[in-house]
Parts: sequence; C-alpha cells; structure tokens
Amino acid sequence: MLHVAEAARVSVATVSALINGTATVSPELSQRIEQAIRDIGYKRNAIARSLKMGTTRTIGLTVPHITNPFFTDVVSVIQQAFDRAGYAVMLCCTDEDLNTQDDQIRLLLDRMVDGLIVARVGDGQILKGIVDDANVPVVLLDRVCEGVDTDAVVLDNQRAVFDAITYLIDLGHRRIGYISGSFDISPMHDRMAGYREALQAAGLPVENELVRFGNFHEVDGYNATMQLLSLHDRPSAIFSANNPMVIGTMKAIRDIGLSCPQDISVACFDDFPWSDVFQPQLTTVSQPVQAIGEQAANLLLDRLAGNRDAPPRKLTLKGRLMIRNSCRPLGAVAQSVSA
Amino acid sequence: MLHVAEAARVSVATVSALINGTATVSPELSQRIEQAIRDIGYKRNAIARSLKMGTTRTIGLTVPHITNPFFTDVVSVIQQAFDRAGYAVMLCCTDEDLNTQDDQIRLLLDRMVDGLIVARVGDGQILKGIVDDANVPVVLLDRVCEGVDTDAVVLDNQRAVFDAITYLIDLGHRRIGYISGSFDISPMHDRMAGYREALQAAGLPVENELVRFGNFHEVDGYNATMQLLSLHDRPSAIFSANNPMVIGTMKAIRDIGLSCPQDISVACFDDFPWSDVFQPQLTTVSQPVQAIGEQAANLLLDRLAGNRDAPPRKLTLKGRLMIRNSCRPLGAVAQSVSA
DNA sequence: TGACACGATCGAAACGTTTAGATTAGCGTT
DNA sequence: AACGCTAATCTAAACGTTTCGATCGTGTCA
Repeated sequence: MLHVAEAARVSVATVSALINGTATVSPELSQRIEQAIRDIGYKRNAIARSLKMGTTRTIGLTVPHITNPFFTDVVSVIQQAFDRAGYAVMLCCTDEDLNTQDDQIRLLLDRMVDGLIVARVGDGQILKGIVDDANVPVVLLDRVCEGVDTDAVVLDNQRAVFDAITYLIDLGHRRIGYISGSFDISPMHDRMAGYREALQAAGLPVENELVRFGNFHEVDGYNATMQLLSLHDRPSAIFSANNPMVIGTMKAIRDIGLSCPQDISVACFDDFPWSDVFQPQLTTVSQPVQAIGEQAANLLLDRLAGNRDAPPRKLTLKGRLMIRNSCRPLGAVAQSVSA
Repeated sequence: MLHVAEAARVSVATVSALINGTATVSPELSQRIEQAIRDIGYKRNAIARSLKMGTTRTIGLTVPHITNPFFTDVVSVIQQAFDRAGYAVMLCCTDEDLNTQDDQIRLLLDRMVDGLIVARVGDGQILKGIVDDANVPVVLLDRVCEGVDTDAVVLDNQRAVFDAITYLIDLGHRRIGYISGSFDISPMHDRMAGYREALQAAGLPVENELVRFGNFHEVDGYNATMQLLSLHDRPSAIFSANNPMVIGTMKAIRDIGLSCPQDISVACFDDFPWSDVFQPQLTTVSQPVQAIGEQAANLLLDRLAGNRDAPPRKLTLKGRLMIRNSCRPLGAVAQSVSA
C-alpha cells in the first residue's frame, strides 16, 4: 500500500479510504490510485488488516469424520454458506478423538477465527473451558453438551429412532438388535432413548444382550453385528445408530452367510446418496442435512453480524424415516401384508 | 505479551525469547515469565506473528466437490497430514465452476496461505495467472494443466481406463457406452484416450453415438445413460468416467426397467467404500487415495520446508481395477466361462 | 588492574494495515 | 475582510509480534 501511495503521490490513508470506501476521495486522486494499483498489482494484505481490525473473516469447523456422508454433506453446505458471506472456513477432523479435538480447537483459536462450528466429541467440560476464555461465538452441530450454553442445531434423535423402531415393531419384529455409538455424545444417548421408548410403548422388554456399542467405525459395526448374530436367539432386525457402522453390519451379514432382508432386516441412521439404487435399498433415518448446515451457518453469521448478547438458541430439526426394502414383514404381519 | 512482560518485570523481547527459545534466558526470569503467562492466561497472537514472520502456517485446498467420495477421502488424508505438521487447512469447494474457483483461490491467497493444493477446474491459464503473481508453492491434485508448470500428483488415467475397457471386451462386450466428464480437465481427456486405445487394440470401432458427456453430477449420468439406452442398437455395457455420475447411470437403468448386470453391465471410475456390500457390487477403478493425499501433502510440505527451487515434480500413480459382479460375460465368452 | 569476551537483557524498529484527529483549501456569509 | 463550514487529504499512532543491535554486568586472562 505504501508503494501504491508513493506511485500515486498520495498518502496511505487516502489509498485505504479509497479501497474501503470509508471516505470520499476526489475523482482525480481516485484515478491515480487505481492506476497505481493496477501497475503495481497491489493486493491488500489480509493478515495486516486482521491484526488491526481484530477480525479474520475466517471460521473454524470441526467434525469427527469427513468421510461420514452426513458430515460430508453438512460441511459442504456450511462451506457454501460462508463462502457466500465472504468468509473462509478452516476444516478440522477430530477422528472422534478428544485430544485431537482439543488440539485442533486451540489451533483454530490461535489463528484468531471469528467463530466456531463444532460437532464435538467427548466431554463438554473441556470444550467449555477452551471456548470460554477465547471469546468467540460457538455453534454446536449435531451434538450438544450439557455444560456448554451456546447456540446449537440438533436433530430430534429420540423421536427419529422411536419412529424407526416402531416401524420395525409394526412389521412384526420382536427382537431388534441395536448398535450404538459411545454414550458420551448426546445423539447416541437420545437415540438409545428412542429405542427404549419404542420397545416399551409396544410392551416389549429391553434386553441388554441386544444392545451393542461401537466407536462409530465400520469395523465396530462389523464386530457388534457378529456378536448379535451369534446370539442363541438372534435378532430378526438390526438398527445401526450411525452410518459408517451399518456398512460393517452389512459385511458381517454377508460374511456369516445370511442375506438382508430375507434372513435379517436392517435399518440405520443417516441416509446415503445411493441408498435407493443398490440392493438392498436401506431403510434409513434421513437427516435434513441442507437445513442443518444452513441453520448452523445462519446462527453463527448472526452472531458475527454483532448479535452477541442474545440468549443461546437451540434449533431442533426433525428426521424422516425413508422406508425402502431392507426390512421385511415377519410372521402374521407378513401374511396380512402379502395378502 | 506486553502485559506478561510488565507482570514479570521484563521486556517483551525477553518474553518472546523465552516463548520461542530463540535466546537463553536465566532460570529466574524464565520462572517469573512462565508464572505471568499462567496468571494472565496469555496466548500468542498468531495473526501478529504471521504479519511479522510472513508465514501463516496455513494452506489452502480446493476441490470440485467434497461430496464426491474420491475427494472426500483425499481431503481427509491431506487434512491429517497437515494437521500432523502443525498446519491448518482452509477448504474450498469450487462446485466445478471456474469463476467460483478463481474467487476462492483469490480468497485463499488474500489470507496469505503458505501454499495451495488445487484440484483445478477449467482452463489452466487463469489459474496460472493467479498463481504466478502470488508467490506461493502450488501442488496440483488429480488434474494437471498444460500451462502450469508445478508439482502435481495424478493417476495414470489412460492406463486405468484401458484396463477397465479391455476387461469388458474380454468379457465379450462389443458395444461399450462411455460417459465422460467435460474435456477441459486432464483426467477426462486421458480416460477417454484409454477408452479409444482399448477399443482400437481390440480392433473395435470408436462410435460417437456411444460416447456421452456430462458435468460430473448424478443428473448428468442419468441423462447420458437414458440417451445410451434409447439407442437403436444399445450398448451392452456402460463405463462411467466419474463416481457421482454412475449413481445416475444406475437410476436410469432402474427407471427404464432394466437390471444390472443381467441386461447391462456397468463399471466406473473411483471406488466407493460400500461397493462390495450392496448389489450389484460395482466393478470400479480404485484410486490409491491414501497415497495420492499423502504424496500431495509431502510435495507441498517439502516446498514449505524451503525446497523452493527444485524443478517441478510430477508423480503418477497407478489405479487398480476392482472386479466385482456388475459386469457379466456375453455370448461365446459367457459359455466358455460358465463351462 | 585493565582489557576483553561473553551471556543475559533490553530498546526500538519493522511487518502492512486502519483510523482518529489535524490540516488545508475552497466557498459562502455577514 | 474576517469568519466559519465542509470536503478532501494527510500525519501518526496503534494492532501484537520478532529481531537486530546496543547495553550492562561478570568473570578471565595477561
């Protein structure tokens, strides 16, 4: 900018005023300055600007896994929204690991991001501590924490799973295996509650042997399914509480020599883009990824626009059960349906 | 830092020296400073540091679509690699749009990223122009441009498609439909060349009506497939040159009332994580995503470590044909195979 | 004892912006 | 002619670091 000012024979203040439109500058000087900018190929240094202004127009986004199609879609939507608003987004994947998450959030705050969207992992307290003393707005995505009182957009997980399990029960299933992620994040807690609620509403017992836990990865779904299928009285249906794990479920079913839905019905959380093309077409709980991403972005953009003092807002969206052909009717129901 | 210095009754220079280990500071002062840092909860301002040092320890990464599983995987690997190296990564999705890409690269350069990994879109010249006068190292990912002479990691696309098409020919297919992305990026060019080469090597004609173009999206694959299937003498096999488009292909086949592989064989570029679980299990060309991501990261990290003047390096990796059950033997071959 | 080297510490400039406040010029009013 | 007002422009400080060179004791050696 100094060079531009010299070349145009004006002060840097005038150059700055012209570039930012913060003051009127005469047509004559404007022209000289613009010419100089072109000649020199000047580009404003955003770092210096950030230092002075105290804002980077950059936000941080952390998700557990970008390869999980739910997060992939949400990240994509969020990225577009901030792109439109002239913000850059720094992406971090925490790999469902608490320490990684802490490091990455610190890395982002270090870099002076203006805001944070976090699909957190693990204990909320640590996150709370980190976030409290960095004074930036935070939006929680998909997963809330009790201790942290801030904007959030989540799904009505309990209701969504309730609907899915009730659907299975209506099909005649009585022993329904359930594969959960670990309980330290809210959705897994709520989804499990939906499972229990549906069973209880139908007067069915909640049997511990039918509930397995995994750490969100395909291999965890595989192992959990293997265990469920080895039970003396094995379930006739399996619900997987997250998307990558259901791939493990399908592989286990295949490896054990069974087939879906003939031998065992399967449903899961989170829709796949291709789920109605290949066989079996999985019945899934579809999250409104577009809305989730947009709402999260809007909440943060609103804070960034200056609305700092509004009380925390929590948006709860509804999932939708996408019924396809991976669950088959059982027993009496099968007959009445096929009749 | 000023406050820390005051609290510890030392100069800011000494605080800086201690924090960065750039000079020895006596145990006594060290202790006072560390205490002050804890008391105040001081965190170094990375923006100010960047301004002074001229480096942000941040890189930019642009891909056409994060929802394309190939890019999802590669992004994930790259993110991990830079995370390990203490770099943040800013992610942009260009949506296969040239203007968006230009804007985003400018946005990234504005923010003074130390380097750039680009899976470019469109004409290389514009990219070249932008990149030339921002003086940062650039690594091209997946797609090279003629004009731009810089580090790159790509696949041997021609060979990979040659192998896939040859496989189809060996199965007895003679009319093989081919759905390409638009030609302004190198892989589409090379993949098409592989298609032609395979046909010619087998003495088969390259028929224009069997080649369709799309813009990488599912809907494009759908339309292209509809056209191919409406031909008077329709192909017995279809190869889709990218991954999202093959979903469209499968939907078109379903909607038209045909089935794969009984009525028509399908193969495509890029593997899916779930491709061997659902039916039909797609035969695909699998790219070594882990290696691609790591190599790209390494090339850039090497430049960032100071190796600026080495000549451009171009790494070419090999794809692998994953044969599954979406292509069936035809005619005489079918008999000899089943015999 | 004086000269000297060395280690520890500090002062101040620099990175490239933004912006508050000062200055200047031009013009209309009284 | 003196005055004030406005619009245009400039000067200089500030943002929070890093780092060069200067300073100041202290101990060593001749």
